Amino acid sequence: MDKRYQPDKETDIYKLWEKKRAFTPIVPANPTEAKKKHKPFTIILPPPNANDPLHAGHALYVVEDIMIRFHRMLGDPTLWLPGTDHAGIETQFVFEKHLTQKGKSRFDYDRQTLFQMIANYVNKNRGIAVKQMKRLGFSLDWTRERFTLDPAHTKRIFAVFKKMYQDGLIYRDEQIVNYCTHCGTAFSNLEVIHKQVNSHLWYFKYPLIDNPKEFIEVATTRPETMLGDTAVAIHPKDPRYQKYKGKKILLPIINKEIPIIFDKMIDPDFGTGAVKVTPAHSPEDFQMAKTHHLNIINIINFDGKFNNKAPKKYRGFYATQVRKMVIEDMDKLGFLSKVEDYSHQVGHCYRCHNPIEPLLTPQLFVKIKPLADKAVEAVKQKKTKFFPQRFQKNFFQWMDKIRDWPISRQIIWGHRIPIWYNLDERDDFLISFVDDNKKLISSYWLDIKKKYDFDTVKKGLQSIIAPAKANYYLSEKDALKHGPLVLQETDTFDTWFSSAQWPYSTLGWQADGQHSPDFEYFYPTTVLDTMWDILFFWVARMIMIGIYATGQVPFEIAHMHSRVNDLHGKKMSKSKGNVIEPIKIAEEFGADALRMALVYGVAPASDIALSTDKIRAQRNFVNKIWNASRFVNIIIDRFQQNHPNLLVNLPSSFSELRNLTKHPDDLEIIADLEKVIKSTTKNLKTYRFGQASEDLYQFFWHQFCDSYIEKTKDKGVDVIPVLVFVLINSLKLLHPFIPFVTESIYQNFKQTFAFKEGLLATSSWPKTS
RNA sequence: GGUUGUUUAGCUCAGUUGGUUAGAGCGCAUCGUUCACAUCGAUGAGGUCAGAGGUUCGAAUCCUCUAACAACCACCA
Repeated sequence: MDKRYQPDKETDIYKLWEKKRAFTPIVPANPTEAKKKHKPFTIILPPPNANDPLHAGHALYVVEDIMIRFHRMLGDPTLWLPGTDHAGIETQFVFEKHLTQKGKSRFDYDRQTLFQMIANYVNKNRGIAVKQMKRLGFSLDWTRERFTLDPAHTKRIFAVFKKMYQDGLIYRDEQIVNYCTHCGTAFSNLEVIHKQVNSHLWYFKYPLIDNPKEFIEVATTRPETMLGDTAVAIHPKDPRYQKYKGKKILLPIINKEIPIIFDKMIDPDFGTGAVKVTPAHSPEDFQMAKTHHLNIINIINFDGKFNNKAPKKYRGFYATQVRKMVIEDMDKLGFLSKVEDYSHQVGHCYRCHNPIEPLLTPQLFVKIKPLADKAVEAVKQKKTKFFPQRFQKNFFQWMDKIRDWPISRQIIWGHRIPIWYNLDERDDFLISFVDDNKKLISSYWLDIKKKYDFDTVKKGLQSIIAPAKANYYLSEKDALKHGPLVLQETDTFDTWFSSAQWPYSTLGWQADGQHSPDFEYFYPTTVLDTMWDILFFWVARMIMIGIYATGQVPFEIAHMHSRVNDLHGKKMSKSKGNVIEPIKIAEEFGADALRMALVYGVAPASDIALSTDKIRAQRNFVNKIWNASRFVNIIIDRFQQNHPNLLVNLPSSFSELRNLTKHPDDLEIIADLEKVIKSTTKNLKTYRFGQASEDLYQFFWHQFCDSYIEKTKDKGVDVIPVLVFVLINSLKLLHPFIPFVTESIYQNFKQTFAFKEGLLATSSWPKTS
């Protein structure tokens, strides 16, 4: 044995596990019956981005690996199913950056071509994450690896989409959505970050039609939207404005009559108590427009520029530019009465950090309330439990005020939504395509069809925006019944709509009920482990859709872990330069050291401060284990030199061992071992990995090495049975945490002892009695 | 505005159901390498457990309040 533990042997150990198929469970012939007798332990890996290397957060998969290895050793049928994520918008965003560097943009290509380009790019990088997960020792069953764009997965999410449609849970509607004009797509509320912004409150005077000398003052943070105002709103009980009931007002610049409306939504204490109403660019105003039947004028395009509904001089300018122009113009007209400093929350895109533009656009929604109700019920019935429990409260709170979920995204790297439109039915589809000269054409079908034939449009298609009222069909065949000119929706599903279905889809759920044996055996899965930041994005939605599709919760335990921070507890980021790359660490200190450092002394769901100091300390621990084993080896060698024909007998149980010795030192370490077996087993069952690792560290280093081994040094070879027994059992206890070094030592000892079990990874968990 | 979390040794953090002199790693000081490991061993310094009040025979741990910090949720112009 080497004097020091060499982590470079870790890859060979992993190959050994793979060769022996140590991580592939056997599914019995009758899974439904078999699982009643012995319940499998199942985790579906939260799929990492397929084309990105792992970051420190991913290294926390170690928590799942600990659970998996523990249950495998307990003898449970154990499955940890791996997969990778196409990571829709993230990946497209990165790819577009590459395009920009080449002086190109996504608008230079038709949809099909661009999709293929991204696919090629991802395929080139795929495998990095997989290789790295192996390097970190994760005992995933690679025979079951999945990808979120697998045709089988696509087929399943489409089937569920269709079922939802048939159940009336899917609708297309024109609503105010969070639109990022830079990313060119709509987002759900969760993808909007609210930032405190120091701005101003502008007070505008709108003159009354009856008496142009009389004004109503409105206060606004967004002056530019006044070009789309269609009313002024006041709280119905506001005494200051009672006299204006039924009156009309003049919208300056536009010079148009607009009504004064009264609505409870208005807070009389804000500004002047009178508020301008811009239905197309504010969710509240849109709401009011519906109740009061106001006009809705959309003045901002998807690219963020003002359109031809705005007066000529503002057209083609961005909101920030128009804001300046409007303020200046209102001031010149004498309608700007005052400006106050004002600090308020403004929604920003989580991706590119630009302000979100609330825009009126048709999107596809999921009616979420019926799904949420069932999910809440299931959690109340403890069918899914949260750990730590406090996250359950977060879950309930969010579910309580959940709103319908917009699931269409205006990006192309994802699952193209399976609905079709018929262009024979109407000509107000807004279509963008590249023509034969690679020129981008963007207009209504009404105009396009005069100059281009349908096939050219279809071939070069980039996007189609169907009016909210347009018919849509769930299959191309159905759409073709109404005429030959059929185009598929160009939007894709929100990545989370597909991820929400990951647990049952990866296990082979089938829409027709002919599920695979895997599904029958392993579903519902046991634990879902992830960081709390995607509790709503993912965990809640998996529960909702899982119950909807399969009638069962997707997992029994939602286990939340925390973020891996740097040594000062600060969030890692490339710009701060404090990023720790797990693979580099594994190469320098060994994967085991990194794994141990990630769980040692960490309380459930509390932030993790990771430092090279901490990793080094654990590397030393790994080396300590290695050297203790080396010592035991040396003692055994000595024994064998003197007794070449005698085999070392390894006691198989505590009682057998106790029959061999009555020495108080021996009895003490034996009792301590029993204690740590009990505590570790209990801690692992209750997800206290930090405590478990600390106890083991303490036991092995201080009780076993510092105390017991030191005492054995003046004794003869009689101590061998105790020494070996304690060592092997310690290796087993430590194996879920540090699988490489423990397996490596075990394989070394195999030459000395005739172990029944070929691999430590599939050996049995220590028993105390 | 609502919610949750954090506050323990110089640094980063443990401390499950309240129970003897409050723990670890790193760092620091002194000593020690023939005899598994200097990626080591021995010894030691260092904390009024954020503050105040309460419950209790007993509180870092339970309750109330206060302060600082952090995070999440939220269609207030």
